[in-house]
Amino acid sequence: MENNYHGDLADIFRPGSVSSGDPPGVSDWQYFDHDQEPQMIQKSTRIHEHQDFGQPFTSLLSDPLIHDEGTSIPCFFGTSLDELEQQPPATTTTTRTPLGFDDHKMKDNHNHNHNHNIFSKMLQISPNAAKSTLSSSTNDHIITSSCNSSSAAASSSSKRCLMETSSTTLQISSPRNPGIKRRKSQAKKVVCIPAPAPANSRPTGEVVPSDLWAWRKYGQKPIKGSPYPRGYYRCSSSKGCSARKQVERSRTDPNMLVITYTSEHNHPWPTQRNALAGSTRTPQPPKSTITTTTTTEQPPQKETREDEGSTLVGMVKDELQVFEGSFPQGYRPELPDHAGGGSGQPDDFFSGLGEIEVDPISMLLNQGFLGGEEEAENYNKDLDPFG
DNA sequence: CGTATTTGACCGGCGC
DNA sequence: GCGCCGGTCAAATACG
Repeated sequence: MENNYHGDLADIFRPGSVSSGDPPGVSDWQYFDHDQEPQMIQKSTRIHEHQDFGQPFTSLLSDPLIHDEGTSIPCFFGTSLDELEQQPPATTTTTRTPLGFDDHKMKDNHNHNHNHNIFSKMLQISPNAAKSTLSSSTNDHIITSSCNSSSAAASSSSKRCLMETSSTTLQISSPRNPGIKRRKSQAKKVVCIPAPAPANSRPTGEVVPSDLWAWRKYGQKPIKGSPYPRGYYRCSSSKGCSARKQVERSRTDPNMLVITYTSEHNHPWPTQRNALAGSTRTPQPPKSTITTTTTTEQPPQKETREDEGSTLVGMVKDELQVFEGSFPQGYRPELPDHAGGGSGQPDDFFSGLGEIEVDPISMLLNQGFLGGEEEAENYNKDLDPFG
């Protein structure tokens, strides 16, 4: 297959292909033009030619979840997390173009079918426009945005995800700036996802979303202004891979996880779950009790053991239900036969989820990466935890 | 014993 | 130039 991946931020907005079984209506997604209202394009008009199997993140874009009105996240941005977090929610200034959208807009625009090349709609901001001029510079590609999810997916109330262009800019590699020398100038891909169920939480309350890459934690830092520490992970799937990600809770919405990807994987994404040891290592409670946290920065509302009790089952169920509605047919069979046949054991199954990682990211990746049915089938064989 | 995580120290970018 | 702060390193520790 043609691989048009160039390793630049443009890929963020590249809509990967979606499996043929994609249910209608859930795959519509929005893109934003800095001088237009949020608009919808439908998957059917999107571009399969840009499919990229090497980029899980990219493929996430194709995930129906993005468009599910009940789960208007994850959100994908090219921005720095700081920018993201520091943007006041839903405020509008002359230097920022509000691109907020909500369920109403999604509905209103649902039937709009814009057959544009998504890349042509990417925000391009001159580096000198930092003082807030949006331009269509052809050489300098800077994309900024901000996310605010005023309510989390975990809370089942209305969710919205706002994207805003920002007056502060993040500079992506450009002809004028060959190479990436400055950390803060690195291309970053920011994903907002609902915090996975406590099953994926560490004893400290840290939430560890998994994806198909193997990530090894190499650091954790408290972030000024945020009650939540930021975890630093690097790809351990392949030596020499410079891919990194940062995981932290949104300071504005603890139920949201903000994952910032930096650099790119220089290897194919792993097809063997065994290769994901780093991401699948079962978090073990400390020998002391859970109440002795390693950091005092954890907010009072962080998960406790109680959360892992009956409520956990409920939460996991909720998540799965959300995802179930979005799964293409090709994925569903991966789940035990509790959904279709309703044959018993749902409780057992969901209880068991505490030991396997089923979270939005992996869910997204599971279906989003698989462009072809054959690959999907192979993938299923490899990764099916029940298989 | 190999691998992953934790955590304090260090480095460097960036704002003032 | 200085200090803050984010990001990374690496030794110690934990775990299977």
